[in-house]
Amino acid sequence: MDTKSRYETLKQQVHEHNYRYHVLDAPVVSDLEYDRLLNELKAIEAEHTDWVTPDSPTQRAGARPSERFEKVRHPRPILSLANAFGAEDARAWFERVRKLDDRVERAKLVVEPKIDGLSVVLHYRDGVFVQGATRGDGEVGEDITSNLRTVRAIPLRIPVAGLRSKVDDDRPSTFDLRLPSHLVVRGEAFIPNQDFEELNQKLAEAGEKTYLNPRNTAAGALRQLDPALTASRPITLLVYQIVYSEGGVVPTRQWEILEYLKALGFPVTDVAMRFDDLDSAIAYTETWNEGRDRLPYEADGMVIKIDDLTLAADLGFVGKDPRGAIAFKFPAREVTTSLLGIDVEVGRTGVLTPKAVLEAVEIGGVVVRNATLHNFDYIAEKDIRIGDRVLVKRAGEVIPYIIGPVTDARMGTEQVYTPPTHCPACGQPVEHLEGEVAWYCVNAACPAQLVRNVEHFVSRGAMDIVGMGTKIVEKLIEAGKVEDVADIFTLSREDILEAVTKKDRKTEKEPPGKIADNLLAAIAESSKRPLNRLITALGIHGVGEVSAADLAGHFGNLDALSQASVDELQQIEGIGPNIAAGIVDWFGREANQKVLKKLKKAGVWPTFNVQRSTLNDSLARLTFVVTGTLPTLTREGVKELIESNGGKVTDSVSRKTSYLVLGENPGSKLEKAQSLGVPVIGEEELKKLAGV
DNA sequence: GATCCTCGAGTTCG
DNA sequence: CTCGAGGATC
Repeated sequence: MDTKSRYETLKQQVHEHNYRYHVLDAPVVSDLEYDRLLNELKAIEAEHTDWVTPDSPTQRAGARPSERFEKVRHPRPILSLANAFGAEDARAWFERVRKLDDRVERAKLVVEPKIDGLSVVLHYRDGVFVQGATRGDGEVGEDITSNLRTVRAIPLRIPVAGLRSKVDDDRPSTFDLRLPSHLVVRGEAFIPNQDFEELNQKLAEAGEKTYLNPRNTAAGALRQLDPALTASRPITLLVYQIVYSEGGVVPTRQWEILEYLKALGFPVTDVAMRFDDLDSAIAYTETWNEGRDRLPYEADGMVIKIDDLTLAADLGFVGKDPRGAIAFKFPAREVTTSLLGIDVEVGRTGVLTPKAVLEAVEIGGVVVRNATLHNFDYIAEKDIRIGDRVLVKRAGEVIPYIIGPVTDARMGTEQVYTPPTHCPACGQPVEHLEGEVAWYCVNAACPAQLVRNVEHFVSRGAMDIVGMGTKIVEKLIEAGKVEDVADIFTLSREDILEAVTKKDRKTEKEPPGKIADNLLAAIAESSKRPLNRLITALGIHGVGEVSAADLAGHFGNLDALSQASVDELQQIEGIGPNIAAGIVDWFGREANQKVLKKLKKAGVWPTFNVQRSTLNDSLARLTFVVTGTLPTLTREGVKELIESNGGKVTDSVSRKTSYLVLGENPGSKLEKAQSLGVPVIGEEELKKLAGV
């Protein structure tokens, strides 16, 4: 790209980011990233002074105010807070302010949740709500009074009469206060998680586009022109600060402000706490970091404030941030990043799966570079384009996925993605079955499929050959030692040594000899696995752990299974026409017959199925679903416990589910169970039910 | 024929 | 955990 077009792009980008930051109050890039763009722009302008026009972002101090709403100048600046990432940062902050003023040493601290919503400023004159504004750039916001009027949590009139007594009841001596004739408070408007889920569910059922997250939804609903639409969104708010007051007396301690606001009839958080020292404040903050799922809204951290607001004000500012408080940030669980490209992987069944290549970003403590996109329809449906800013979330705190593109951040340079027409591994044309979403590489000799196939064969739920990971599988195939899964059982020590030591010997931690010996032992061990495991391992399309166990129980050996007809197979519960046909098709293929012959010859020909010993039937006819991490039992352990007592374990919550067994950090299953009225129990109760 | 349920398959990072 | 799709059920 030449300098001139780079310059034009930069100008456009900086304008966009200004708009997102100042007007929408929803930046999509970090301050650091923004500064980088602005500096690059300035550098180009320094070189080419003749290019600079009055519309360059460098020629204007702030962003253009929105044309849609009236501007409101705030009576006092609406401040942002400095961030602390972890306890060390928070202690460093405290140490700095303590050195500035030794009163800090004995100061009390108030900890409040930092809700991820939209900051709003509410004006009351003689107790009547007269104006509401967005935060904007902190100096000037937008008048969204008519939208805010529709938010039921906002008192339109402060009930002065009823309130006096309430104040007097709660704190007879502390509040000797008069309601200010002009009172300006600050709060956070947001949509509670559960309401957001319900809203999205309703929209999805109506076939409408769903929202990305509660924050964007709330911000969008408050910043649009039709108050009726705002009213239809479940927005609420919590108030936590007095920005300005005139003609009255208000408390000077944060803790009392919260009580005072509550007494005035404002909604106030009930998770705020006051502490005598920093360590207790940090400890409290950290309990909410772990328990953030218990909060009914999205919180991006907790705020630690010096209770004495006079002292806090005396401490002054660092840049724009007041020294008297700090935002203790939780690790982000949802972030925006750039979609750099889309890779395509080939699975063992030949299915092509698109994988998002992302600009590296930290989510929940780990750096994420990739995310699954499930299938090509998913990309089209969500209208995800290469170059988009995308919202990424780690589902259940583990697997990242893309919620959707941030369409507001589009520059017009994004590319619509076209799915491949040929397999990225072998170059053969891909096929698509009518009515199915998946695209397949149907080349039986596709090298990518062979690797995945062998990986599946040796994986934990299948033949469970420990020590045979992706790397070793790839090397064995590359060296020509493994051409199909049966070759595993005729590998010699020399074969393994040759394959393993072929390249990058230096990176091996263990001596190759030891790897080979361990592997041979693991292979010998695996050759005695029960029939159901072997059937799972074969990787027949549509046959997994459960069906394999049914088939093994029904036929008893592979000879009988390989001769079974479609009709015979369909007699088995859970096997319908499609899977039956898939099984017959699999055994009819010459390559597979060859594999079977080799397995039999190698003595890998089990005739027994695994029988779980049923201790008793205390859990008979009960179906369980497990979510989260249990205190003592592992996932396998729970399954074992339930099944050995006659119960059943499934993966998804439905009306047929008897109990949801709940652990730490549960996923979305909890919400589903609650909405279906499925009883939720813990590990202890499960054990009691089982009679253990 | 529609709906609900269960299963399979693919998924990230350290 | 997610989605798609096969199978069971009404």
